[in-house]
Order: sequence, then structure tokens, then C-alpha cells
Amino acid sequence: MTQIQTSIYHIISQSNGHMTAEQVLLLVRQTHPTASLSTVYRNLNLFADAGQIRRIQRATSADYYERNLQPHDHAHCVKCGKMSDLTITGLKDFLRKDFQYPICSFELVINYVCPECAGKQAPKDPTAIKGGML
Amino acid sequence: MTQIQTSIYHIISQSNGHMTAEQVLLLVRQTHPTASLSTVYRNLNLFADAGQIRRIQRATSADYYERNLQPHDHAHCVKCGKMSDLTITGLKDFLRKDFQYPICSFELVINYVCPECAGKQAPKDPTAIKGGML
DNA sequence: AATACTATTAGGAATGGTTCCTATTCCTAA
DNA sequence: TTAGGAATAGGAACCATTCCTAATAGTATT
Repeated sequence: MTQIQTSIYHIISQSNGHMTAEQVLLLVRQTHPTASLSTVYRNLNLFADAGQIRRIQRATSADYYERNLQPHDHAHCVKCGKMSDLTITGLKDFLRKDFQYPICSFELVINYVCPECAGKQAPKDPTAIKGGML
Repeated sequence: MTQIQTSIYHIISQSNGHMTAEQVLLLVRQTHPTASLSTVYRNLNLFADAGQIRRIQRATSADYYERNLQPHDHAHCVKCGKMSDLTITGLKDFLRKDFQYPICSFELVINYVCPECAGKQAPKDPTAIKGGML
């Protein structure tokens, strides 16, 4: 492990939430000011491929990298765009009942209005919600 | 509706599966040889925003557009990339048991190896599967 | 400590999918 | 038959990511 790799790994493993490569780079540069984005990407993907961290690929914004915790699902606030972790327990078993082939993995995103956004304003017309994610 | 719009709409609504903008363009050009990709995108997104077709945004490849407006889930073959529709019955109710906020919508993609790909070759090392989608 | 070899890096170019911009064309109604 | 607005073609711009390459750092061997 190089110094930069160690730094990147610690940044991800000490973070609570989802970090983009860009955000990781900012922190890496506190100790390695010349570090480049491609180095961050390369190493993040190395860790992800090795199963040490998790990469969350998103259609509508940059990928997120996060600590490898339990496999989990995501909730996406349709108002502020914030992503939160959650775990729907027993979901894989539930899916297996209906899906006859072996499941490699699955990705679930629940679109909702988070409590903060819900508190701020009256509930909105659900048809106004555009651009669902996958 | 312009001729091109009619053409695009019919191409999507007559297709069985999921089409990318590029694939739509190829068919549009059979009748409108000068049609451009931006026109296809613009109109596909207009239809999607109007709720007439469904846009499936993917992290790892081009977006797909499809005619099926019923809420449904998708299975994605990690070998050939083909997307198929499926419906996991009762999934929303299942999610509601664990998720305490009102659910606007959700997106589920199951990554698997489709029967055709599974038949061709020996089953593979599941750790070799990279690039999950969201 | 000099050498050689390998792995890693910085930096930027290239890529792919999508959106944006703008001048031109097409409709439509008066 | 002309004026206004909408839609188009074409390509530039955009963003996140990957790829390329020369330079550098690390390691092992002598």
C-alpha cells in the first residue's frame, strides 16, 4: 500500500456517508497536495473491486464510494436529492420467491420525501416528480 | 405532433423491449434520414416527462426508453446487458413494512445471468462480476 | 549506494452519454 | 405571403470516468 492508497482507504472507512471521488480528492490533498483525480478513481475502484469498499453507481450524478457495511438499499429524497442508507431486511429472500434465476445482486432505490423536506412545505403533487433514478 | 415525433412515439410504443436513443435514431432515419440524435433525445424526454413512455436511467450504460407504463421492475443480465421486465408482486407492500415514510416510487434492478448466457458457458465465479448498476 | 525493475503517480487527452446552443426550416394563422 | 412561434439539424459543451504516457517512487539485488 502506498501512502496515497492508505490515505484514500482511511478517508472512506472513517466516513459515515457516501463520498464522491471529488470529495475524497479534497481530503487526500490535505496530506498529498499534488494527488490527482485519476489516482483517486483508480484506487477507489481497486478497493471496490477487492470488496473493501462499496461503489454505488448512480445514473444522475457522480458515483459514490462508501464503507463496506451490510449490503443495503438506498432512499433518495426527490426534493433535495439526498441519499440515505437503509436495509430492507429479508428483501433478497423475498425476491428469490418470485425470481427463478440465481440473483447476482440487486439494487433498490426508494424515492420519497425526506422528513426535513416534508416538514418545510406542504406535500406536493406527486405527478410533479420528474426524473426518477435507477 | 410533428412527423418525427409521431415516428419516435410509434417506434417506442411498437417495440417490445427497451430501446436506447441511438437505437431509436436508427429506426427514425428509415423515414427521416436527416434526423439528429438531439432531436431524438429531446422528444423521448418530452414523452417521458409527459408520462407517455418510461425512461430508465442507468449508471453503466445509455438510458433506456420503454413503452410499458405499468410500474415494474427490471432484470439485467450481467453478461449480455439485456434488460427484461418483471414484476415482483407485493414488493411495495413488503417495502412499506420496513420503510416508515410514504414511498413515491422505487426502482429495482436484479442483476443476474440470463438463461441464454447461462446456457452458453459454465457458470462463472460470482466475484468476477463487476460493475453493478443502480 | 548504484543499478535495474516494477508499481504508482500526475496530468491531461479521450470517451460516452446527454444536454445545450443557434441558425435554419417548417407550420400555422391572419 | 408574411409574421410568429415551434421544431429541427448539427455540433459544441458538459460531466463523470477511463485511458494513456512520461515521470517518479519504491524495492530488491549486488
